[in-house]
Amino acid sequence: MNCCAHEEEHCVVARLAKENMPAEEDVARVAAIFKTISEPCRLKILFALRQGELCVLRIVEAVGGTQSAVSHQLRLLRSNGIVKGRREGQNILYSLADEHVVAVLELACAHLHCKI
Amino acid sequence: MNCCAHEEEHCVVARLAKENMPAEEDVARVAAIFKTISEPCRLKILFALRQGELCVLRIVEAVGGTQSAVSHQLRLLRSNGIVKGRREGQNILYSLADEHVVAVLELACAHLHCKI
DNA sequence: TAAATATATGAATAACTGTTCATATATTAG
DNA sequence: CTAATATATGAACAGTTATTCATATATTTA
Repeated sequence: MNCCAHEEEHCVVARLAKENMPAEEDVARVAAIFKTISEPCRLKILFALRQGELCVLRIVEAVGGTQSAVSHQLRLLRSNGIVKGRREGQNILYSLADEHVVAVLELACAHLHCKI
Repeated sequence: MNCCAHEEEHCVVARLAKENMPAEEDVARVAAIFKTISEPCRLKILFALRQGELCVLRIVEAVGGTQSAVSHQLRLLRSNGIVKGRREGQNILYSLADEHVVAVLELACAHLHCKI
């Protein structure tokens, strides 16, 4: 009949899993965050911005690739609220949107047992 | 000549960004982690497993979708070290690989100002 | 051993994503 | 105003990925 008929605890866990499943919309928002920070080029941008504000050309120097590619990635990072930018003269200075960004990176590194 | 000739601090940041850029391989590993947890179906699996160990059919009930699709996603989660599974009779009981997983989810939610 | 249950997987297709190229916009300098 | 510099963006192509369908494997029960 069911896969844990004799395992009371599993049934409780299964019930809780269903009851506490976040709304589809919230799942999508969280997924979008992780998707945004899951591409190597975008991750490198975040690692660069750990050091502070940088204009686009400096970011290009730090992460490699073309100006166009980096600019496309910056747009994604910005529209997903991971980084923010402010204009200063000819430059747009980018920085991390909030302290959670670095914290998430550090947790991922801890999970991988790598020091970054 | 360069975009921040008169902004000493930006030059320092730019230098640090280059010096402290993680190795390509480490960036790829971190990216793989985030990519793995960036799909709605896989995220739902993680939210379900917050409650404890669950067999595949229970996970399917909690997250929706077909058994096949969930099984494919579980394989990705497992091969990327996000969840682990142990056989108990006919069932494979899945659970989160370590405490970092929940911590990362909670940070993402904090970033989004949503309580999950 | 045969049937039932639980889980996994290969192949194929459809959808998505990153990069490139060309070009556009915005700001400053001359 | 014109040229130079910095940044952004649309379109197209190539590569990747999630889902479905059919089927395979593993375990337990009869």
